[in-house]
Amino acid sequence: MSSGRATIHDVARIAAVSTATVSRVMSGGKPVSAEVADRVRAAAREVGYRPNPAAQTLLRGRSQTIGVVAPDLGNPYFAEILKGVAAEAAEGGHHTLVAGTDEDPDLEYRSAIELARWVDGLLLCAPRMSTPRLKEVAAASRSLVLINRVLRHPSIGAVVVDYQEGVRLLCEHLASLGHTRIVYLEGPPNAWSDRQRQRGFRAAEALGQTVVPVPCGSAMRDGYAAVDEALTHKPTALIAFNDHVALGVLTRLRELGVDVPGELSVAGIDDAPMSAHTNPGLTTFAVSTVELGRLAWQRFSSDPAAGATHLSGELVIRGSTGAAPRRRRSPATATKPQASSAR
Amino acid sequence: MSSGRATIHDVARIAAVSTATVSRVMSGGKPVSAEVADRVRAAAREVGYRPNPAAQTLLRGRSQTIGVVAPDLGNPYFAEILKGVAAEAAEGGHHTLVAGTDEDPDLEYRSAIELARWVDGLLLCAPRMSTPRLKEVAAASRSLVLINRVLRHPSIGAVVVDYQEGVRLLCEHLASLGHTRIVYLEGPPNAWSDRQRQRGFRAAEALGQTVVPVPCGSAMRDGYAAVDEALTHKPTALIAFNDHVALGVLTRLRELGVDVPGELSVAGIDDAPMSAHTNPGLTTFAVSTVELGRLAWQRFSSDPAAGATHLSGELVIRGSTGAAPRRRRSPATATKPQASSAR
DNA sequence: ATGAAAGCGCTAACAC
DNA sequence: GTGTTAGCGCTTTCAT
Repeated sequence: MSSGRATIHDVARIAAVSTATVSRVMSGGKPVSAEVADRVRAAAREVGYRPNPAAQTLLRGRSQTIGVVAPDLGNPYFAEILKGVAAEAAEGGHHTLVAGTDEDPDLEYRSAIELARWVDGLLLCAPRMSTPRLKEVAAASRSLVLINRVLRHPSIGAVVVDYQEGVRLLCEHLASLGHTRIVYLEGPPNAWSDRQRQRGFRAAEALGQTVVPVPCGSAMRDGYAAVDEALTHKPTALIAFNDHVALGVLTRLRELGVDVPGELSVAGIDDAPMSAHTNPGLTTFAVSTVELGRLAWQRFSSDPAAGATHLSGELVIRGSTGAAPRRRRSPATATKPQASSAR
Repeated sequence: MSSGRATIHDVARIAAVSTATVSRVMSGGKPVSAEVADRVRAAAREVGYRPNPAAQTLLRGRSQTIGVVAPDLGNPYFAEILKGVAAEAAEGGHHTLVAGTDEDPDLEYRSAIELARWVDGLLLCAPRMSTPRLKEVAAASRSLVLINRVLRHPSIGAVVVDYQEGVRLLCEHLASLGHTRIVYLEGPPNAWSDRQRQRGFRAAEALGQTVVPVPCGSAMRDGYAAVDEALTHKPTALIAFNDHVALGVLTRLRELGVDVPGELSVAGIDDAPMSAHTNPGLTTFAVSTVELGRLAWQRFSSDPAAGATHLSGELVIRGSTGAAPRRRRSPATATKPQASSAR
């Protein structure tokens, strides 16, 4: 009937049993006579009794709750990870506590430490936090799983997308189309997963492609804003840190009247929902973000610290990449002696 | 130093004081001599003491946590609401517990009831839950705020976007361009906010426009799939339940070779981040979703049940709407005697 | 200003 | 099978 304010004592009184018996009935699987059990359940229903989770947590030492910390909860990438995590966690009888950190490394740390006290395990998308602090967080939390970042540490697990492979696939694809001069629109400075991508480019350079990194970011507006500088490097292809950035790029290119892929091929990473809906469609390295969240939960619920789980993606070729254009105009290809290679 | 496993007793022992004194120091604002306070703080730091939140919750009866329930955490609309809520809540020293409900009304109910026991307040995006159940949730939770749904009830508050107004603005805009026959791509059946939109259309019909409702949904793929049926009604303009749907519509129209806005004007609702980046840009009724989340928190932290807070949006006109085409071909305008008016 | 003690709601020994 | 008791970690009277 009533709300959840009733305590175990109320139920015990009404059913004329001890609180221990009530507890036994509620948790189930305990030896209780059928008759008493019925009486208790009836009483519980009557007063709308639901056990106080704080009391249970205090006693058991576990809250049946996990924490998820991400730089931007509004970003579809993290939103989908969260969706996957929350769904699996609920399946496993766990609640999900979230914290957005506004891309602020300091807030990342403080949120994680704060949540750690509450939860049974922490899932961190913390691309920017320093390694020492990450270890502090590991020490403060019952178990810690990192997303898209690996750290050799006995109590830190990880689930990572193989972005190095992704970049390799993208570069190979572009190479097969004749592209040798590529601009890479970099992600947030110091982001672990950006470094993975950079490694992929290093491999591509070893195969003869030239990759010019241009500082950018992770949002659509960052891509939009970085296009003009990117073009000064006269690439025939451009790879963005992720699909959102690439979407911004396509918009700016359209404004500038640059033909895609005629004059410039564009590729993204992650395969955002919109990427199949642009014109032309965006070539990208597709990753199932919801699956990433799922894996993170599984990792947590099995052996949190057992190294890194790798999630691979696949190349999705759409209309935004095409054959490299022949050099237009003057053969002054290497006009300005700019840094011709990523450092 | 160490992790968060230390208890108040450890600190008390080290500082050679009672646990009561430790508590006084930690909570602050209590009369404690400076010397003792320092000793306690030093001891606390030494063992890395952080109070056990479950114990505090048990004692205080408040968990400093709010719950957010939404149909789809991966949907940018809800993701941004969550972002707004979580940010404000953190500001106010509260944690945020989330639950995604997979668009399932039953899960909506169970999640809400479940979370209610934990949290100090519940924010529900529950467009499909029945009113009686909603009232049950209200009874089970300390305080309840609904997003995009109002319900006359002494203990239920709400924050709603004025979608009726949005539809009105959109229809007026289209009317001024000469559109009299509009298809509306409906949202999820029984969704409260869809009914608000339908009201807006009723007003438009009173002013002489014909609005044909076509069942659709809330996702991009729904819009994509609904286009073919929509076209059978020969509209000159189409308004989608939201921008995501409209984005799917634009894709399908491009495939079909239908010129937008030449042959068909298209408008969305909500102003998703992508909507400024399509070609043509999407005309829409812009709403600040993050702001919506913020308002929800404010409502919770002030007077949760005091009626409804209204958030208004504004018309954003982009390239996807234009002058209505003159009737092509035969003057058999009303060829098939289809339902000429929304019921 | 500080300590002793009670108790928040629940569960797990331990009796019977 | 069921009741009694102790106590999870903390805050808060009530003494002193």
